[in-house]
Amino acid sequence: MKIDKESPLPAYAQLANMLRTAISRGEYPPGERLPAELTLAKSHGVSAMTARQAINMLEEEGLVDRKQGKGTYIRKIGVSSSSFTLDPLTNLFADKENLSVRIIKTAIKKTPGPEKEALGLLPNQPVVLVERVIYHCYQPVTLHVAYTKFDPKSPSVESMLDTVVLTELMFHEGNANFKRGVLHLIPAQLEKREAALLKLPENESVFRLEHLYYDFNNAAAAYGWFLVSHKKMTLKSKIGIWND
Amino acid sequence: MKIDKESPLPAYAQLANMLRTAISRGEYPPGERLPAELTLAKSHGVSAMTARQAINMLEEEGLVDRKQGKGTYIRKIGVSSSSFTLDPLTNLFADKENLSVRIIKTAIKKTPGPEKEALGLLPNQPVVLVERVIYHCYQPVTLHVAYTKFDPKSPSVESMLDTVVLTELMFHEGNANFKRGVLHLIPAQLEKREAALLKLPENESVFRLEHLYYDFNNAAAAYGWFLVSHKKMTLKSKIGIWND
DNA sequence: CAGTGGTCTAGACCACCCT
DNA sequence: GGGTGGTCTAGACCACTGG
Repeated sequence: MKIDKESPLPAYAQLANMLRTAISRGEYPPGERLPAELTLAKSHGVSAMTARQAINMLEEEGLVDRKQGKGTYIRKIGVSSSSFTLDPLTNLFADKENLSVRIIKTAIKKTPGPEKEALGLLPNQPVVLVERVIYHCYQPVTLHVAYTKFDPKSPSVESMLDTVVLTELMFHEGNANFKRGVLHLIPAQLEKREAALLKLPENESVFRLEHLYYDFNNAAAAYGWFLVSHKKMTLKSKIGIWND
Repeated sequence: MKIDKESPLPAYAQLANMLRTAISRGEYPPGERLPAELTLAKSHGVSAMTARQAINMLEEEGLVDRKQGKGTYIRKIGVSSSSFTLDPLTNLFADKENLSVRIIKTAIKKTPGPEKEALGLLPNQPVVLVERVIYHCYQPVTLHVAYTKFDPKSPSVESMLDTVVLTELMFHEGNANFKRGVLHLIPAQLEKREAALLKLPENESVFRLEHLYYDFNNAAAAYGWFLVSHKKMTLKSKIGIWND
């Protein structure tokens, strides 16, 4: 197995593949050390930086651990080093052709509630509330409840709802933008009303994805959550070697 | 703001910080293009590779998007590009001082069940079942149910339970090792018995973390799940710029 | 075509670890 | 001290994008 410098596949990727295969075959068992970067570079006829880049790939894949001054070690796998992405939801939102939205409720809410605290408001300050169901291929996918500050400078409530809360959060368009945000993933059960909107059984276990976004003034600007069935949003994480 | 070559902080990290701050101030708004790598390198007195490495950091943080031949663009944030890690659980398992385990049940199960399919067995082939509660500081954290093949070559059921299922999956020790695995995160509700074991209310919403691990022969070797309260395993994801 | 990111080299020096 | 990973340079050429 040699590195083909004519190949469209970069040298570092080829080397990474070779190492991955070797690990997968058990030639470098978990816990063992990989040859030094310089050794690998020389034995495969590439420069040190290139060998390093190959190992970078393996490191990003979670396959190896670097220890300065010691070496690069093959990681043992376990219930860790795994991460779950929201790609299923993202992909769904990206398929705009088959998306539709139904507004369930809009309101200016002046009574106290947990959203006031999240947005850094006093209990009696008004917030804009919008609830909507998002459909994909005419099937309900998620119920989105969102709160934003009621800002008199905004042209209208409607534009705020559309521009800030929906478009920005979900489709990466528009002018206003958020600087940062934090998401929480929580298991939950559907209440009767929610279940009806999503056409799911009452008490169904779902994900509740809470979001809190901040604007460029570092002020909390959008708080709310998505309720999604785990059947519409499978959270899967592969660890170890899968590319044989 | 200049790069201090005497600083213990690497030049690429300093440059990344400067760019991050500039983005955070709105000097490069979302959707806009960052200066070219060569431009940045020259204007900050570093080599192209170093500037590139700085931008690599921002890319890994999900702050920018590279487009070959076009440029590097500041990303707009939304309900995507975020990932949830199991660090809370991992950290807990790493604190061995305060951990204890109580075996609830062990058995050789010969009746059909979903675990047979997961492990690639016939409905009447025997599997080893072990259920245990893991405690941290004497508080129950998770109920772990795991199935493995009943392998007559193994020295004993007990060693298998201890070596393969528990130690390997959770604490990264021992000799046997898995090559790869897949995890599923699912919302669930506690049944009466489970709730009692975890000292939680019945019907509490929890995470069900399913695992299926494969050995180096590519055979499914360990199937099961952890039930964990979301209070013990907060899944949080920060997106955008947080390091001001 | 010029501008941009992507890959690659052949060195160099440093920080860390172990014996 | 010798081996290891971590950073850095000053070039080079390629692949892709857009006018």
